[in-house]
Amino acid sequence: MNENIYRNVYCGKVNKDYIGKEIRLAGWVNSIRNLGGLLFMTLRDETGIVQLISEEAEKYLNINRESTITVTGIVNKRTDDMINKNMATGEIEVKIISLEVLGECENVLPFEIARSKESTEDTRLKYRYLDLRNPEVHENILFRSKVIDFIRMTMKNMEFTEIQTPIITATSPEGARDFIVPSRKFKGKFYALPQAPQIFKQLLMVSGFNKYFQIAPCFRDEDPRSDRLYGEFYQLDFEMSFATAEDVYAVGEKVFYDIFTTFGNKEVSPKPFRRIPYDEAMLKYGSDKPDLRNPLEIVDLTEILSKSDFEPFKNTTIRGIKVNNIDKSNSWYKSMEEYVKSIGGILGYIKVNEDLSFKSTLDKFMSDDIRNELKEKLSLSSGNVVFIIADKEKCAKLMGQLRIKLGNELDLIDKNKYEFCIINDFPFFEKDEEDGSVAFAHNPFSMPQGGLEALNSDDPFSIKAYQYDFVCNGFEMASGGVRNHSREILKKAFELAGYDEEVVKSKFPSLYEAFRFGAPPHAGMAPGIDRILMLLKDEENIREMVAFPLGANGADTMMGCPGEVFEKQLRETHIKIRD
RNA sequence: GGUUCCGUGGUGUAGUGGUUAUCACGUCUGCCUGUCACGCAGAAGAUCGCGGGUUCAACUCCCGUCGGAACCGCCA
Repeated sequence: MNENIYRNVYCGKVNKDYIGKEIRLAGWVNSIRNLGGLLFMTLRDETGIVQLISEEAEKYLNINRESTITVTGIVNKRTDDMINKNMATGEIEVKIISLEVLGECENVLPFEIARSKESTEDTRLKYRYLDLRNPEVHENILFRSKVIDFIRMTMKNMEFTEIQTPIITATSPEGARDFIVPSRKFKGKFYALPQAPQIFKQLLMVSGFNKYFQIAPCFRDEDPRSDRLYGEFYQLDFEMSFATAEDVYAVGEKVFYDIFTTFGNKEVSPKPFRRIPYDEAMLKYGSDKPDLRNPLEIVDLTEILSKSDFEPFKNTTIRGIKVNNIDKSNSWYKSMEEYVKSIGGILGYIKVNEDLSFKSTLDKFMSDDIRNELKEKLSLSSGNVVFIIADKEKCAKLMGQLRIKLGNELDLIDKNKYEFCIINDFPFFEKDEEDGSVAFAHNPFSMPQGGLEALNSDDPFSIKAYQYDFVCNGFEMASGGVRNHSREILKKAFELAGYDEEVVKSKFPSLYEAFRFGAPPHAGMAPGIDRILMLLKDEENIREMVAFPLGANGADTMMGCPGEVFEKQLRETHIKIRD
């Protein structure tokens, strides 16, 4: 370090080499132990903690914990019986020659620094700068910096060019709710913060940049979750020209594999990651972001069980999960029924007896044929339990939630693994929930598989998109696709979704224009950086990985935001607040 | 927008109708020269989120309200 008037060595770096030397330290007073005439103090900076000692305790009675000080002192070796093995600097201590308080700390802190994580998030975020003094909390932000350095290096080694795209830009008609910014110069018009640099990166491909990436802030005004930040978050956004989905997979696999093997402390699933088509994922896991650490798989039983006499099994979708052996009480089964009820389904189950007969309220509706077909389909053996849900509309999703619940309840998840997979072949269109019309399932910019020809086919809902997600342990880690770079196909796709050419022109003027002038085929994706960090650190709340996150309610009590603005600002931006 | 859970000294908590509202950490005072989660003795600090109701009596039960959190919706 460069020495200055405050310090010439960091607290955590004082070691035996300094014994006998006079040094200068600066930091926060971590603790004070006054034994009467003898006083111990520990001093903390980002590198660690070192113990100070003085035999003139009376000189330092007015110093409070968490004040900043600079200290000159002599490094003394501790005698063997005084060594603190729990401390990196435990073999030495610094005898104070002089001490100056630089920034006084008022007494009674909002919470104890070392135990800030026990406080409510509300209070922690209001005093986030104190929370961040907690070495445990602090470490996450240092870690974030290191991972982002590593990501940059990895991308640059693969010949990606880092390019910044605008933060003040246009609203996007599809997708999440925008944050909008009123224009002063153009009355009644608005900028918006980008939900993602999607259009810009595609335009960069048209510009001839071969491989682009960016650690990109993205802004979305959608309600948060514990794994989803409100307001702003960061993506490793990248795009490649003249590229296929496999080219993107290879980059994604390298990035994820290298990050998680370098910074994670768990076994990472080997490359190449498993590819699972969307339809298969929805059937087997009831989710497009399956947790593959969970060994349970969903099996479709519609064909077999619809033959039973049970009225609710008629004309519906029926699926089951087989579990090997469960040692649970009746009240546990009851609680599982309650759980399924709470998510909007009805749970049935079959216990397989030793003689392979069934113990189930459903048994009386079954013929021997049905029983045998079930035994064969599920390879049933003594002690198995089959959980069954029938639901015409949302069987897959309900089973997916049940699969997760069972995995947790029965402790089937191997917590020491990162299980990656790639979900691909997402449907291009889906039925609009309200009117059943054709709507884009994911991203109107992705290329339909089969191109123009497929779009001309009879059943738009059968068309798959070159659209894929990277998934790890049940979290969506990245989303991407091969983009549509053809005006004709774009026009046709929007036409099927009920928009004519004028709409495309007005909604996406830049791309629509740009694609007239020779666009390269291109593909890319965008891993979520905050979520990567959250998994690496095993944090349950993604806000732990951000220095100054907005709270879960979208407000920042530390900054007083959102807040009111001056009347002048409203006037200049032509805004009138409605009652 | 919906569902569920939670609001008690600075912080974290105990408290299922009658308590001097519990305990720990922190704060303050005194004692203490080898502590390192220092120790010992003492003290201060709480309109139990807010409003209403039930009751002889409410931190406790009911209604409302405000605030917080998780989940669902939403997140192309």
